[in-house]
Amino acid sequence: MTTEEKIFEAAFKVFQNKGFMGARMQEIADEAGINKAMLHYFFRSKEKLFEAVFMNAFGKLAPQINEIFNSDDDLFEKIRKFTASYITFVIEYPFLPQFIIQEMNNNPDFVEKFLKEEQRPNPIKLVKQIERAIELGEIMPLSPKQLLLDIFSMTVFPFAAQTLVKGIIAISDDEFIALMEARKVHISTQIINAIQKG
Amino acid sequence: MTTEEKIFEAAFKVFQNKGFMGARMQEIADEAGINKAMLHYFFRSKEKLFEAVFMNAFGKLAPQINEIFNSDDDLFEKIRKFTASYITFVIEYPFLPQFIIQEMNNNPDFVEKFLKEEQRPNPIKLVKQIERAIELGEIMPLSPKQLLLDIFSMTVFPFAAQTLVKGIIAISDDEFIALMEARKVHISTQIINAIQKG
DNA sequence: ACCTTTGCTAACCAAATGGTTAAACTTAAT
DNA sequence: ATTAAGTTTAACCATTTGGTTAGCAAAGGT
Repeated sequence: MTTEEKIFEAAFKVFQNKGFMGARMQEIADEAGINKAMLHYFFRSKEKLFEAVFMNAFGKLAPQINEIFNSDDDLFEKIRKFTASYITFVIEYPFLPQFIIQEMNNNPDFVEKFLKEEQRPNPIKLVKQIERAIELGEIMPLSPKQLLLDIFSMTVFPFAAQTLVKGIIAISDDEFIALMEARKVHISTQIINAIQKG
Repeated sequence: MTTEEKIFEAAFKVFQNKGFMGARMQEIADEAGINKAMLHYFFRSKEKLFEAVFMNAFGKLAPQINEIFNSDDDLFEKIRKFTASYITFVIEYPFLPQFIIQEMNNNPDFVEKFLKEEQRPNPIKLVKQIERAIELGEIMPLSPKQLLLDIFSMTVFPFAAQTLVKGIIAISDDEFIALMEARKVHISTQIINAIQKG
């Protein structure tokens, strides 16, 4: 593994745990087992290093989401696939959602920067699909945006608010993962039950 | 308004915007329009000041939640009341959820500190109520914890991930509030549709 | 009038932090 | 073997940061 990769991985870890403000360049260097000056040698500044890490993190999630948004599956199938595959993915990177959400909240200007990108998750196809399903009478009439929010909320929230959730419903890390595994089918079942006609 | 109150409000504002790590004592002092030494005069340290602010923030939310958890209402009524009153409350303090979630995630040890408190939201009564409703055949069989998570997710997530949500579904602050207003009844409708039998 | 307490300020301090520099080491091409 | 480029280190720097101190001013009790 090259020094640059070591730095990147260390930075990923530290930024995820402490956030941009909480992260210390020295800690990243220690974590990578190299001299602090190397951080600046490979990535000019803390901002630049963070940007690299953040973009990479977001770049992992975005295609996951986009693939579902834009697939040709039937609406129900899409919902089933999305919740399942998203949770599978996030169980591997449990801190990605809270990391992304936190940094976006702390730096709203930063948001625009990558919302212009090609990779940017764009739900318009899914929204149209929902509208069509309503017209066809396949599902109850509702606001597509609300439905989108429902799906995202149920899927992402438990990871974003991990510590709070574990604390309030009083479960261990292992129990949390088990709960999330079960959630893969629970969420789509709930949502489809709610919107399905008849 | 006393100096202490001025400090507290300024701290509340700054901590909420920047988080514990991002907040600067000088900025709090400036915001309060007083000398930095006064912060330490009234609240020994940054940690203590933060703790005061955080506990106050959490203390605002907890009773809201607990009241619903422990009321004697029927399950469906409880769900309706909770989503509506929680959203009403949070629209007034839109940054409270993300603040609490962020600081808990960044400082998991801190969690235990107040999860011992009397005020601590405790869902066991509601969980039993859900179990009973299942036994009575009023709702479909499901895991009470999942249902709890569903309710919380749908209610809290849009506020916790505010910046991301506004960015992805491309809406303004005003539209966001309107969407949340509509959500007061949307959420309970969806959930009740999903779990109700027949 | 005198003293004690409380609120407040300006100046100061030590530690931490992001960043730089100059020199040394490594590698591979000439 | 020499050179040139890239890599790595230790020491250093300027600034920021949380926190302290000594002294002033006002208020209130005696």
